[in-house]
Amino acid sequence: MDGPPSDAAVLPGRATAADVARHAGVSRSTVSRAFTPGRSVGEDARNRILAAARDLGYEPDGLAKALISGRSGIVGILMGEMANPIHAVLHQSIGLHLQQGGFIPISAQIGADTSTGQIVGMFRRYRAEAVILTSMHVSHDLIAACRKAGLNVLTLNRVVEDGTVPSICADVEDGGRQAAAHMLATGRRRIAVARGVAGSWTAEFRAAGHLDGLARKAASAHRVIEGGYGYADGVAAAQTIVEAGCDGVLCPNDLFAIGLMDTLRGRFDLRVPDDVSVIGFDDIPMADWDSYRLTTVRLPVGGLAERGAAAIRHGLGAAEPIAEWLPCRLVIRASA
Amino acid sequence: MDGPPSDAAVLPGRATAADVARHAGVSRSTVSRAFTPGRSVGEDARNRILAAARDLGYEPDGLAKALISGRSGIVGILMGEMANPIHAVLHQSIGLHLQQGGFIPISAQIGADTSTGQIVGMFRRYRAEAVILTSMHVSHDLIAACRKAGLNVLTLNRVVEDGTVPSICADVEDGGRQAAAHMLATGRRRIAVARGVAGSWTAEFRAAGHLDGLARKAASAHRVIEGGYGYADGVAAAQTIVEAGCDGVLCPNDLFAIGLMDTLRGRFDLRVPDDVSVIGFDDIPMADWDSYRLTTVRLPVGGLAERGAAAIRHGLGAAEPIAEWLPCRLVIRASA
DNA sequence: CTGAAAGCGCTTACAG
DNA sequence: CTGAAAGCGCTTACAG
Repeated sequence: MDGPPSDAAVLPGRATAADVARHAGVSRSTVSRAFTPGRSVGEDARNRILAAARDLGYEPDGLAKALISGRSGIVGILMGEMANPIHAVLHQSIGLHLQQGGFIPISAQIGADTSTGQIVGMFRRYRAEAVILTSMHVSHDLIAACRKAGLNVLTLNRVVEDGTVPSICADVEDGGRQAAAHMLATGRRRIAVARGVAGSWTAEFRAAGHLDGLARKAASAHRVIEGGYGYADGVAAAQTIVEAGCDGVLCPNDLFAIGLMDTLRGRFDLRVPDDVSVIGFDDIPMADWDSYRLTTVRLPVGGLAERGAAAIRHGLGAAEPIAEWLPCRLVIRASA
Repeated sequence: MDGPPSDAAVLPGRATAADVARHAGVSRSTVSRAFTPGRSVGEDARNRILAAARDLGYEPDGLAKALISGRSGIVGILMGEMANPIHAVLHQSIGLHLQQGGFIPISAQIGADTSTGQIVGMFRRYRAEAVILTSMHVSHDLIAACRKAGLNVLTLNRVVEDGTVPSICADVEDGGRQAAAHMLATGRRRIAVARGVAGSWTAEFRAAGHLDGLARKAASAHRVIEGGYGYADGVAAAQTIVEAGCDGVLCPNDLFAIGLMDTLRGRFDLRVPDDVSVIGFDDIPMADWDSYRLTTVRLPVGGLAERGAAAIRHGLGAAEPIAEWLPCRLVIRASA
C-alpha cells in the first residue's frame, strides 16, 4: 500500500503532491485541498495526508502554486540608500511585516548599471503582487513604468499628486510644525530652515512644515538653506549658519543635523544647544548617542511598515486608492 | 495574419509566449529559443519575434520558467539586525551584486514570531538556488535545517568547522592583529581587548587576532572584557576600562567603540586618544564622523558581496566547498 | 533552423 | 467529501 519508502531519500530534493497522494492513498486534488485553508477534506484523509507530508518533507511548491493560482505572494521593494540608517531600519521593518503577513519580499535597487526598466521588468517577471516604493528614488517615471507593467504600487512617504497611487505617509509637515514650535518655545528667534534634497517629496513637506510652524507663531525663517540629506551636507551648511548668526536650525534629517552639530562644535567652537540649537528629523539610532542627544521628529517606521503590509494584504486594487497618514512625534532630547 | 491588435490592451496584463508566437507567425518553441541565449533561431524569425514581443510588452514569465527549467534565479538572504549599519551596508551590497549577476534576492529575517523552520520553508518553497547566511544569527541548527531542506548555503563571515559549507570570509583575525600591532606601535602598554557577543564566530576571531597580535610583540592583554556588539555595550564597558587603568582598547566593532568613546569622554572626562586610544572594527560610515574619527579595521564589504555573488553564479554544488578569505585593512584616523 | 508534444507541480471548476 | 481532467506559461528533448 505504501509506495517505496526509499523514494524520498533517494531523490535529492522535493517530494511532490503526487508522492504524498500515493503515500496517503488519496488523489492529488485532495492533497491540494488539505493544504488550502477553508477547503473541506475528510478528517481521515487529512490526517493521512499530513502524516505523509511530514514523513516526506513535503510542502507545496510556491512557484507552481503562484503560476496556477495567479497569486505569487511576492512583493517587490525598491531599496533606498542603506548608508542612511533610516532607510535600513524602514527596509527591515517592511520586510518583517510583509513576512508576517505571509508575503515574501524581493528587493531591487537602482544601481550604476540597472535602469528603472530593468527593475520593473524584474518585478513583473516574478509577478509581484505589489511593489513598495519609498520616498527616495521615487520618480514619476518609475511609477508610470510600474503601472504600465500592470504592477500594483504602494508608495511610502510619498504621495502622487493626482491621487491615483495608494500611499501611506508620515505626516512630516505636522512634524515640521512641532519642531518649529518647540524651537520658538525655547526662545530662539533667528532660526534657519534647511531643506533636504530638492525634488524629494518628503523634503518639500518637511520644510513646508518648518516654515508653517514658524508662520503660525508670527515668526519666519531667518534663513532658508538648500541642504541635503547627508552628514556632509550638514557639515557644509555650518559656515552659512554661523555667518548668518542663526541661533537655531531646523534640519531636514538627522544625518544632516549630526554633521552640522559636529562642525558647529569642532570647527566653530560653538555649543549646542547653548549657542545654536538644532532639531533633526527621522530619529535614527545615532540621534540618541551621547555626543548628540538630538532632539528630533520621529518617523513612525513601525507604523509605516505595518500599515503598508496591511494595505497590501487587503489588496491594492481597491476602488479608490487609500491614502493613510500617520502622525510624527517630536522627541525632545538635549540639542534643542 | 496579425492577431487582433486589441488583445494586449484589453487583457489587463501579460502577453504570453503564445501571443507572441501568433503575432510573429512562429511556434511557441521558437519564441522560447529567441529568448534563450545560445539557442539558434533564424535571423528573420528572431526579428519578427522581438518586434512582436516589444509591441505586446512580452517578457518570459519568471515563475513558469523557473518551474520548468529548475532554475529559479532566486537567492535567499537572511537579514541581520539593520540597526547596525554594517549589516545594512552589507545587505545592500549583496543585493546589488546578486542583481547584477541576474539573480533576484528574497529576504527573510528571524523575528519575534518567525522560527528558523519557517524561514527555511520559505526559501525552499520558492526554490531558492542558494541561501546566504551572514555572521549574525548563524547557528548550526539553521545551517543544518537548510541543508536538510536541500538548500545550497553560502556563509559570509562565518566558517563552519567541518568544512562542508562554502564560505567567504574577511580575515578578521589578521585585521585584529593589525589593530593590536598599531596600538603597540603607538606606545600603548595597558591594552584591553573587548570581545563581541559570545558564540559569534566573527567575535571569536576578532578577539583571537587582537590577542595574537599582542602576543607576537611579546605583549599581552592588560584586561579581557566580555563586551558585545552594541553602542550600549561600549557604554557599559567604560567603567571597567577606567578602573583597570587601560590606555588602549581593542574593540569588537565600531558601535562598541563609539559607545565607549562617548562614555570615556562624557562621563569620565578622558581624552581619546591622549588618555585612552581606541580601535574599532568594521568601518561603518559613522566611524568617519568628526566626533569620532575612529581608527578601525575595515571589513571588505564590497568584496564579500562581490565574491559571494560570484560563488553563487558559479554554482555552490561544486566538488569541494570553496572557502575564500579576503583581507582586512586598518584605517588609521584619529582615535589611535 | 523549426514545430508538435510532453511535462514542471500545482489548483480549480466539474461531476459524482 | 473526493477524483479525473484541464490548464497556468514556459522549456526541452525529439523529429524533421
